[in-house]
Amino acid sequence: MAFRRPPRIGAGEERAMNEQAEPRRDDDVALETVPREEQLFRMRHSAAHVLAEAVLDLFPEAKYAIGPPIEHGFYYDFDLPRTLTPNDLEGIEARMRESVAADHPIHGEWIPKARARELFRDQPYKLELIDEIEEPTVGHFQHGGFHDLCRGGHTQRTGQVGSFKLTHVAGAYWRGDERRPMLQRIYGALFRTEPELAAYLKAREQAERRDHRRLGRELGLFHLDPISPGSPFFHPRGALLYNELVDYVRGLYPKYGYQEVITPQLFNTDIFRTSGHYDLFPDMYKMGGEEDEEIGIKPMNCPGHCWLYRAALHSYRDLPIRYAEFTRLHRNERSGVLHGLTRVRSFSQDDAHIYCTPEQMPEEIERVFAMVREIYGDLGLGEVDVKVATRGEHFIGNPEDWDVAERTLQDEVRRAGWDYALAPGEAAFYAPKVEFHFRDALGRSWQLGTLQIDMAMPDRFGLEYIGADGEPHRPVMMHRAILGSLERFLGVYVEHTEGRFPLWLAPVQAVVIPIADRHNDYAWHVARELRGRGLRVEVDDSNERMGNKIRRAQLQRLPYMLVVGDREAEAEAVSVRDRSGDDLGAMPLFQIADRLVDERDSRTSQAPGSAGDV
RNA sequence: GCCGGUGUAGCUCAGUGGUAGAGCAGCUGUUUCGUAAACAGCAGGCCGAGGGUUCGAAUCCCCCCGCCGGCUCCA
Repeated sequence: MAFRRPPRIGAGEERAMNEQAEPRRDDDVALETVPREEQLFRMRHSAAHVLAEAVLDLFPEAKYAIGPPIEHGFYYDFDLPRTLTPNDLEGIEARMRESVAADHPIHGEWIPKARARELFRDQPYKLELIDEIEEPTVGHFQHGGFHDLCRGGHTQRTGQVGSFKLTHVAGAYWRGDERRPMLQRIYGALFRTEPELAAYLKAREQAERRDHRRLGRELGLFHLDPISPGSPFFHPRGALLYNELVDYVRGLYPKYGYQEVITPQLFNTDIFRTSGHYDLFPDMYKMGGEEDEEIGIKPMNCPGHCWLYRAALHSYRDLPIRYAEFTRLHRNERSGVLHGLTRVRSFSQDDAHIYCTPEQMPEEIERVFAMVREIYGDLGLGEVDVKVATRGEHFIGNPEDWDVAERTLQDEVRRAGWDYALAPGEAAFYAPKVEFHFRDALGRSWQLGTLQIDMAMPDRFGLEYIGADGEPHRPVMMHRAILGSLERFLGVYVEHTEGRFPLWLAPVQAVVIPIADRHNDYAWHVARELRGRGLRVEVDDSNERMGNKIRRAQLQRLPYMLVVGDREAEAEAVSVRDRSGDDLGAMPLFQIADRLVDERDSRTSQAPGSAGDV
């Protein structure tokens, strides 16, 4: 596990560009003299200009908006007279290549805003950008017959942009604001050389084979069904994996001092009005109710936990109180945001709420972080992006409390030794939060764990504890989930492991493969022995050749294949093959049983070999 | 929710106005096999839903739903 700082330029993050407030004035330097990362930035940036040039050439009435370099290439947003089809991309790309072949010099200059307004008088989006620039001059770049409002950071000539391919077109709101016009965004991938571009495109294609939606079906874990969009059906193997994860986290609760609770699924919606969720998320699932009563399905556990806390009087001696809960939550997510297991309407979390005194805050945060390290470490998660999200426009509570919470959180993240990125304005409406993000097969980042320090909700619910002074005090409330949504975690984890789960999580830990059907009885004997040790073992006694049984087991990513024929039956042994394709040879039945039990209990993973894997 | 694409057998896909197809999976039979696909046969479909155009619609049009890629949102 490695905690890392998120990349500055991520997919679709033009904000990263805008944060580079300083105009650049070094565009006349030779490309070879700047660092590699900067070279790519410039190549992608110039390619975006070439793209805009091509589009304006083909659609003279087009309005162009903004077009930054991004992680694997670039994009540019346009307001066009008609919608683009994927076929249009070929024509645009061909026109781009003409500009590259012409090898136009790229010139940048700094001009007064008045002059810029004149130059862009027919370009409403550019005019809006000019108005927002505070300096008296703005950057103006041109090549061939094309010109753009631009901060700079370019190659010297259009012939230097590298190898690119337009990949897709998608809608995007102007300035990322859903109340403003929807523009057409053209995306391109760009790398320094053709082989690098080809490798990237191939890797993307291969990533599709790791897609959890595909593996989920192939491995018999879950499926999604139009009968209830965004609400996964977990099949027996998926449910086994799901429950193993829950049992694992549950097993850590005594060590970290949590008490598990179960609260209702349905509430009078008054509770969500008290918490403030109702105002912000009025689209939550609701049902009828008696008379003036309105019943809602819970979208989160915190209000229920506050209610639980309030049901008894608490002494400072009782704190911290740590309530954990795994029950199901439902959120009426907008249809367009649903995404496999990673964005669903029905899910459960390894959720908990901690009530403590203000003095206990740092220690509690450290305790949560220790648990985060233990769990992510045990699960062998790769790179983690840590973010600290601070107060935004809509918030409850008072700013002084927020400042304390934000400062404490950041101090503790630093103490934990993690690099983190600040996400200003991205806090929950009731608390600042630390977020732990992981990437899926296609590089999309998803938040799994989170820790939030909430000084507002205890106030709303009137929570108290009796202090040593005999007076009532307000506790601090911490919201935390480590795996986060178990559904989302599973989605990311399936892609991370490519379906090769460590033995302790594998729904089927070994399959016994009889060579001919005269070995079936012995195969079942082997399975009974191993099942007796608590192992999940199946027998493939189908009428297939051994080679095909092995193939099927490999496709299912089963950790161990235990082949039994005459020799093994004779010796009370099995021939062991693991899913990396290694033949571990014959070993006595008791020995493989011990080995599997050890591997399961130590939660180690097999070496991630993949010889001949699909 | 918005923009674009897309929806044919369990899965992957062919079929562009005239009798719905293939491979894999499934079932049955034969085969009894030593580390990634034995052979043969059979079965499987309101072509996403509804409406329209037409003598005739999987195919053309409208509308709805799901899914995919983005955008926005994410308690």
